[in-house]
Amino acid sequence: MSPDSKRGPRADASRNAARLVAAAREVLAEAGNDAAFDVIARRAGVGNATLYRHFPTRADLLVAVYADEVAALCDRGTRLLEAPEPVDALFAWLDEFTVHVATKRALALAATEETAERRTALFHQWHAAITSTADRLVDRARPALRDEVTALDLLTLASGAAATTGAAHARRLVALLRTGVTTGG
Amino acid sequence: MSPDSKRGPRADASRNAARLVAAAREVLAEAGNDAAFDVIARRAGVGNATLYRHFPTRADLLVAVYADEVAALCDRGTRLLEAPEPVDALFAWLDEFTVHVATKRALALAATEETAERRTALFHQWHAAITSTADRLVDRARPALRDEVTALDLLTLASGAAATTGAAHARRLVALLRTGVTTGG
DNA sequence: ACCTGAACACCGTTCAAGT
DNA sequence: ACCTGAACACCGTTCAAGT
Repeated sequence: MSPDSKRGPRADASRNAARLVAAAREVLAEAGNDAAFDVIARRAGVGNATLYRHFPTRADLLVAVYADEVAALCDRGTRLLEAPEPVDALFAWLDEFTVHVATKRALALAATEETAERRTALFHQWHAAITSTADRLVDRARPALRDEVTALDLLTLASGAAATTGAAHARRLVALLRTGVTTGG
Repeated sequence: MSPDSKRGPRADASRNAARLVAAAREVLAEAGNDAAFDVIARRAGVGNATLYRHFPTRADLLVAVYADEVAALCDRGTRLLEAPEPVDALFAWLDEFTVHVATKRALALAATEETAERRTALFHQWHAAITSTADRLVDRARPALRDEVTALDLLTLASGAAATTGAAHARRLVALLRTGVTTGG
């Protein structure tokens, strides 16, 4: 075993990663979600190749930029597991999810664009957090849901609508889904 | 009035347009929906700027390439207006629409990407053909549909799912929508 | 082990010059 | 009126050289 093999990243490396994320957040807000990598790297004060190594794909960078927001969304889901009405809780969360996706349209599309091989650890982490939150909410609401409906179905319909149309219309569609997937009782 | 003002396009112009569409169809099939414009122009034997003038935006070119297929889809919708069961007819058409969108993912996304100003006559024609077909099918099925559901809602949910996930999953979701949006009777 | 920035390749877009 | 193809600009990606 070489002496360094179990150490974390070098100090400058992790500092650069943090700078890149901060710079990306700024630039994306200013110039839109398809801002050039060069601009972000320059803003962070690092070489462009450094950006590319830390975040090999655009989706990775977006995941990193929105990590806090995603964590908050998943926390909110966990708290909603304690809410009195399971179906209310599920759709309240789906509504928030829809708004989230609508403003991160680029990330949602990047997610479906990425060919399977190119998917990254960072990317998987993000995906797993969202799906596990949805799964738990759906499990709890299960008695009031139609049998065939899965958590993945709801996520796909909501994010598809959110990525395709505006936030307002997407939210309306999610509300419309609710009466569609719940059972009569 | 100048002598030419009411004539059609020059012979070489319309011949070039036809060649470009044919070349685009080939190249897109070979190299995927994001094939380079230069390649298509070279295949057609025309200058790249000629391609760009005939089809200012990528969506325009895709609309032209798939024009026949879209026409067939709308014809099918019109014929389904004669089918005995209005709801069956509507969802049979939505299913075909879903398959169509799933294989033309690039076009669906281009449609939502295009900023309003850049939308072209050709693009509008395409959009209008689809929505008017859906409208007529929904009108006929209206008595069996929940009041709040519009044709646009169904198109958005179906195309959102189709563009986001695979064709198979999207079709499942459309089938799932059916029991959601129809009334008990 | 990580960083740098220049170099490369690719592609959309425009434009002056042709017919 | 329409076409041509070269020129321009931009940007993702890679790589040899540094520390």
